Amino acid sequence: MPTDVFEALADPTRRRILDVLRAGERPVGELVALLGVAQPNVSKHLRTLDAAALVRVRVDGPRRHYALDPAGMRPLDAWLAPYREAWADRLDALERHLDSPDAPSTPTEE
Amino acid sequence: MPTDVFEALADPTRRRILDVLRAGERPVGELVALLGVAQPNVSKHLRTLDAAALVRVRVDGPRRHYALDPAGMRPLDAWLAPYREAWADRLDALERHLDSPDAPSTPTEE
DNA sequence: CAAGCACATTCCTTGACAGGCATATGCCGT
DNA sequence: ACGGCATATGCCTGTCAAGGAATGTGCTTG
Repeated sequence: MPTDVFEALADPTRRRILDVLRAGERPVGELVALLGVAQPNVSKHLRTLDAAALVRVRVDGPRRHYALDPAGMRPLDAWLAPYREAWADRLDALERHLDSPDAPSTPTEE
Repeated sequence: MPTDVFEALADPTRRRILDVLRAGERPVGELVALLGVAQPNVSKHLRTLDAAALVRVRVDGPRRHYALDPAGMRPLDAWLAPYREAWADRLDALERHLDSPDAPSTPTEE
């Protein structure tokens, strides 16, 4: 049952889990402590994230270390790409003809 | 009630609406026809998208033309940015390993 | 002012999901 | 094999969101 990435990211707790995992892999117990969420719930969220291919597991004895699988967000990024162009066009329509193939990392701040 | 962008994008119908709007602004009636969704539901989805600042309205007599507001996706893009870096690094490393005869670590589980 | 069009809002029902809780499963040391 | 730790799973409940149907609101034209 491969869960949709958008659906997986819709939940704030799951996004927090991913944000924590950005710093490196963690066993479930640490996530429970860091997030202040009950262990069964953390496990369930991890299951959803795994179904969306956003995390992967490394079994180490009785512990299970969960790590980020950033590649799982590529569908999201792919969907987002056309819109990113759209807003880039809006913001710098003046330099639309420039050769720069990629957008600057810090676009106009408002 | 400013709706969260992630929550707004979680619904497939709303993503379809946005995809249609990518081609240019549309009155509600056209969206109804193009999507095959009942008019009240389209209006409700548009309300949600508006609450998330993903669309904007141009009132023209009795019609209401909805247009994409791509800037509304910048929070999403900003949240995604760190992960994008992460997967770029990882895929790069993975590609290097793909040509190597031995695999030190096989992250993809079964 | 009445009627009609375009759209929004409300009510209702149904289904999905998160959280809390209890319990099952797997691994380890003794 | 037993007990204990780490994690997963199942059940229950409250909540919330989506879809359908009916109705309300605003603008327009006659």
